[in-house]
Amino acid sequence: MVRESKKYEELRGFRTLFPDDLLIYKFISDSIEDVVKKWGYLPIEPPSLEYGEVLTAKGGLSPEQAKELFIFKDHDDRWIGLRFDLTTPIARIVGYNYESFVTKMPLRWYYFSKMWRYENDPKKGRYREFWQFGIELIGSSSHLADAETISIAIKSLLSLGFKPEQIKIFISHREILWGIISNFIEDQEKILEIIRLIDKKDKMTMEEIISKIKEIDENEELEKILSEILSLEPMEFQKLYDNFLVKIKDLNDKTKKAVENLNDLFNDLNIILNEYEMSFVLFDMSIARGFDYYTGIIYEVYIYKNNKRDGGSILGGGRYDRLIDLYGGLNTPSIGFALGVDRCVESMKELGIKIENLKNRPDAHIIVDISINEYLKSAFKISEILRNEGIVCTITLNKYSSWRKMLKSELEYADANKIPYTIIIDDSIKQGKVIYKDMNKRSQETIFIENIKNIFN
RNA sequence: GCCAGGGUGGCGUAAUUUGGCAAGCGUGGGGGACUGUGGAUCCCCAGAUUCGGGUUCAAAUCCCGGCCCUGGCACCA
Repeated sequence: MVRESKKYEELRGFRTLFPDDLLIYKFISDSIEDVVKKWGYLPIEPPSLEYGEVLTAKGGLSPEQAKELFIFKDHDDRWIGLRFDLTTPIARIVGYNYESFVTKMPLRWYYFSKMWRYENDPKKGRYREFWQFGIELIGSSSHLADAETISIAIKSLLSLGFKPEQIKIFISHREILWGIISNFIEDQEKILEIIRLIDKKDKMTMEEIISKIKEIDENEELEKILSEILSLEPMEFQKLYDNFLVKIKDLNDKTKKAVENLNDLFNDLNIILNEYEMSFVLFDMSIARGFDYYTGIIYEVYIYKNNKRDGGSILGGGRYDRLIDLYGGLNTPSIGFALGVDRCVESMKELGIKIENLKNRPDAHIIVDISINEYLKSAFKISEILRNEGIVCTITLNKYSSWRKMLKSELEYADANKIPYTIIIDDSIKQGKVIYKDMNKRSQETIFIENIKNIFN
């Protein structure tokens, strides 16, 4: 075989999903779709490309995140970019057509789509082109809306086959940390820096973090509170409330409102979720999340293997009450989450979660000498009988110089594609019979055509 | 972006330590034999040192750089 010597690679961070991969993606999307549909969510697919300003100026991106945009000039010299999430385009769409949606709110939408980010170091579970399944609940500020999305997130993951002990959802509130720190510091940049440091508590020791915080701002009282926050493990709400929230809730209006909000959410979750689902829920003050558009409740899901955290978060969400306003909507508080499907697939493989009914091959292959018209006619008749029964089958396409070659080649085809049964059409078709072959047992028998469908049940 | 380790036919690998025969093997591919119970077996064929430069009589092997991959850090949506 002579080939061009140059090989054309795929773009860094991009990859091909082959049938076996894509069937898993399809399973994930079907399973979660089943869940969200029952809650009244409807599908949406915004365009892949947006004007640059939609993504940069208003997308709630920090400067570092803006660097990770796929953005370029088109033939008309306009800046356009690939979407990095769907919350932003959806917010734009709602803002743009605001009047037409008002009476329908709250909108319940879901999506399963590709996103693009120019990751500087793509690797496993982190691609430049990746898939998300997400929902958006647009136009409600109710804590019940928060609880609804969290409930759906849990049910979605369960529907994929994750076991309860493998799922943990960590809930926090943007305004609590912000409220506390803003009591001591006014500079917004500094507050953000400190929040990012707190988010690192898994990776740095408390001393390191505190000393870095001191570099930003020296304040004994703040330091005391922050050390306390850093020593808080993720825990049940009541415990967090008694140990910590009760102490800081009256610091200022912001923290007070946030604590009340979190309390309401907890009560809702207690009502919506059963005891078993409630056991996945923990409250963790150090969850920060990157997007600047988040405003209130935020949450992340991590997968656990043998009680140890396995990789980064696979699902994240939160409230973005002011994002749609930026695109022309009025006061449209909303919340949503997105599941990183690629990471989800990695986790499922890692945990050995098997997908039942994952069908990646036909049930039967009909082998026939296509140069004999009456054989071919019979083959198609049989294929139609099988397909009407929901049995997936393929038929010989090629002409062979001999019967032996045909059998060799066609049986190899069935073998290579793991097709479990073959049906061979030969002279006995004149008696209304065909050869039915079990490829695994390597056994065969001659049966009447009418009996074929019974064999497949 | 930083550090470490890698990259040999389509795929999986041997040879790299110690530079030196024609880069070996398996699988997959093409062709053929066995001439209608066959997916077996046998024979033949094609096919690779990631790319660019350097050292050397000689480079898959040593050196430098690019690209890509895998870990770890950083960043993370």
